[in-house]
Amino acid sequence: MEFKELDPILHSQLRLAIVSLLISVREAEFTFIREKTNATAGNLSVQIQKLKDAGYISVVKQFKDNYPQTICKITPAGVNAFEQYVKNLQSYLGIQK
Amino acid sequence: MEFKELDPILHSQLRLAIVSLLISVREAEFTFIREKTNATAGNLSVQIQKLKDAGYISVVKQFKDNYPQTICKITPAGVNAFEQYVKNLQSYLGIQK
DNA sequence: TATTTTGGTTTATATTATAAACTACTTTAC
DNA sequence: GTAAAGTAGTTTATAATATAAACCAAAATA
Repeated sequence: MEFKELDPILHSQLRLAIVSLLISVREAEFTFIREKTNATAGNLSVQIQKLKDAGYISVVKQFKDNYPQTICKITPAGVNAFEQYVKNLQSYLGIQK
Repeated sequence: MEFKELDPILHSQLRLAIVSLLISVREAEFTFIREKTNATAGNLSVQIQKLKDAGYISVVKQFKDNYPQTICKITPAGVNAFEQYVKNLQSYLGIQK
């Protein structure tokens, strides 16, 4: 079996964690993602923007209890990309066919 | 489950492919790895050096049929690192516990 | 009202990946 | 034998990525 290409958007520890998390919860706040991933706010901000630019997540900014709130959701494209990534990753992990 | 750290040495498409390949064959020439991974020679040279510096592979340079030949083998540390990487990766792939 | 906290973004820097250029030969064709 | 093309890489320069530090704006708290 040949080594499959790994989507560079997803082949990043933090972005993969974000997408993985959003697939399991469908929707999450910036601060929640920050806690779960232990990322710095700056890094998280940048990576969320990249995932949004790629169309893998949607981002809604609003106010809640007087504070700004950023909510992220996975998109269908994001789900597809993740599934494909996981599938392609198999070619590296010893699950040879 | 929390997201585990992913060894940055292995979390690189090309280096992961090299290590994955060396685990399945135990020993390989530079040119063979190049063919299997479709990497450029320059990139491969750099990444092999990094894996060697990390102690994950051993590299022997010799001559064969008048030509220089670079042979790579996985080390026990490399096998361990790969196994740990695969294990940690599970935390991102939806195999929640 | 000064200080700290919340919830981020922007910018600068360090790290990493990749490609292009180069080295040092060997082989083959003239 | 010498010019051209091929083999097997390394080095260097550049582009992309990740990370940290600094910053912003408003809210809460002392």
